[in-house]
Amino acid sequence: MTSGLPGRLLDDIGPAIVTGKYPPGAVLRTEELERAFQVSRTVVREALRVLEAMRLVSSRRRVGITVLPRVDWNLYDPRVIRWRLDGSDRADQLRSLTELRSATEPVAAALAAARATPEQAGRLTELAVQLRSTTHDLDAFLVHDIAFHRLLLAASGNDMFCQLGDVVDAVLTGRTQHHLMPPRPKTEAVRLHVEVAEAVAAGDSARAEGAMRAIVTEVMEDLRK
Amino acid sequence: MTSGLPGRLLDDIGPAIVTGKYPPGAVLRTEELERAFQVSRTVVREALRVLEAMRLVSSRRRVGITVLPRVDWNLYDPRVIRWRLDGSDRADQLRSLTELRSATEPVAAALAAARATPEQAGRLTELAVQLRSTTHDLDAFLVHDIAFHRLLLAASGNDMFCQLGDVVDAVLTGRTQHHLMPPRPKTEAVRLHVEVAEAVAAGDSARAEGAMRAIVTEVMEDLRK
DNA sequence: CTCTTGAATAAGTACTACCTTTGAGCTTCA
DNA sequence: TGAAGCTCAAAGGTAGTACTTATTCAAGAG
Repeated sequence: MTSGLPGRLLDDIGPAIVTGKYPPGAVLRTEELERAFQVSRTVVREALRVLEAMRLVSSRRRVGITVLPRVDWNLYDPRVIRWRLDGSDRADQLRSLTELRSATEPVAAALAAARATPEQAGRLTELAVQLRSTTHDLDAFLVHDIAFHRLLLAASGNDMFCQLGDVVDAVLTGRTQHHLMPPRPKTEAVRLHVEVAEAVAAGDSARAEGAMRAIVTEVMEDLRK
Repeated sequence: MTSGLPGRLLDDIGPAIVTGKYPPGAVLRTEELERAFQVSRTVVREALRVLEAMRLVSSRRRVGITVLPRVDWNLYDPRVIRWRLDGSDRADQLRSLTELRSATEPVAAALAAARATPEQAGRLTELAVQLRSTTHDLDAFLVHDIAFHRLLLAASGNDMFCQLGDVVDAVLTGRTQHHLMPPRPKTEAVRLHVEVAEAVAAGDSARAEGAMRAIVTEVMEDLRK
């Protein structure tokens, strides 16, 4: 995937840390990594600097590179999210992210109702309609579902919400891949998406928030099983 | 603050990008930076790799280092948050973060009611009481307020919420520093904090969520003025 | 026997010089 | 005109060297 050497190193070490192969407190040394991966010091250090930026490790003189405990990690870094989802605590991670979704999306919907441009509102309605017409094809459904939620977050006019689009993408993709979805999307869920779109178009914050809250509580209940 | 040279470079370039001094599309070249900051290439490249990890820039051969548009930035990186708050769009950023809080904290409170350990619940109550007894001293109040919200997020048992403690910290600190707080905390707000703590201790998710929602809607309204 | 001092040393930090690779843009030629 | 190929600037990567600091541990003082 990543082209450069530091990137490749990162893709080796990062997941190893996140999955606990290098547990917190473990110490790496640049020289070891140089030999282990047959790369020069420059490459090792550049990779390390990135891991440090993600707060996965901390580098100290005379000690080495120490793996930090999980509480320090930048859990919102897209790569960390990906690595955790690919790793062993996938289920746990999916739960965390779903809870995050369930908190943010209703509020984002309310804001979108107040701030969405007519174009955004129109496109949102289109996507909701497409959702309804692709309940038979899970893959196509997923694409539209992701587009719908991404657009909604963008329409909220809040940078921070907008960025969570990747999280939603990961969650939706993840739960379809691991068959945590019902084989056919529930008609009630689809109806609620349409309602969200309508409410946003009508500028009705309360209704948009309510409908979205209904969607995410349903998702949360599905997950509990 | 930061000790190493790459770190210092970062603290120069990062804020410059975030505040728009280097606008999206602008091109930096390693050699220029070397000369401008009187450091070696190694240092420049390490700093650049970190900026790249934050998705503030993208480095391409034969082109140089291009500043990316804001939509690409990792807005959840603590440093990016700090730089934006120190920069020109402080007010805008504070609004975004407050909206994020208003979305997450009520849900975190509900989860905390279900998952908090007795110790956490006890400590939460303590902090609420301390809040009540320090309404006369804004600084002391701030310290307890931050501790209260951080603990609540931690007690939610969700990594992603827990990490937002820094955001809450930044928001609360920011609004006191910029005098967006009433000179004396409202007694109603304090009462609600106590109610949240009680509800968490009692395991009453709905009440905890409701009380927290009341707190954040109040905050949002204060901000609108 | 404890506490301070200071030397040894290990590991990250930083600089330099040199080579390789890639891709944007120009040139050439069918 | 447009596709193939050339050029060269800028990033990518390697190797070697020197520096800086924490840690560690032992010697000496109180």
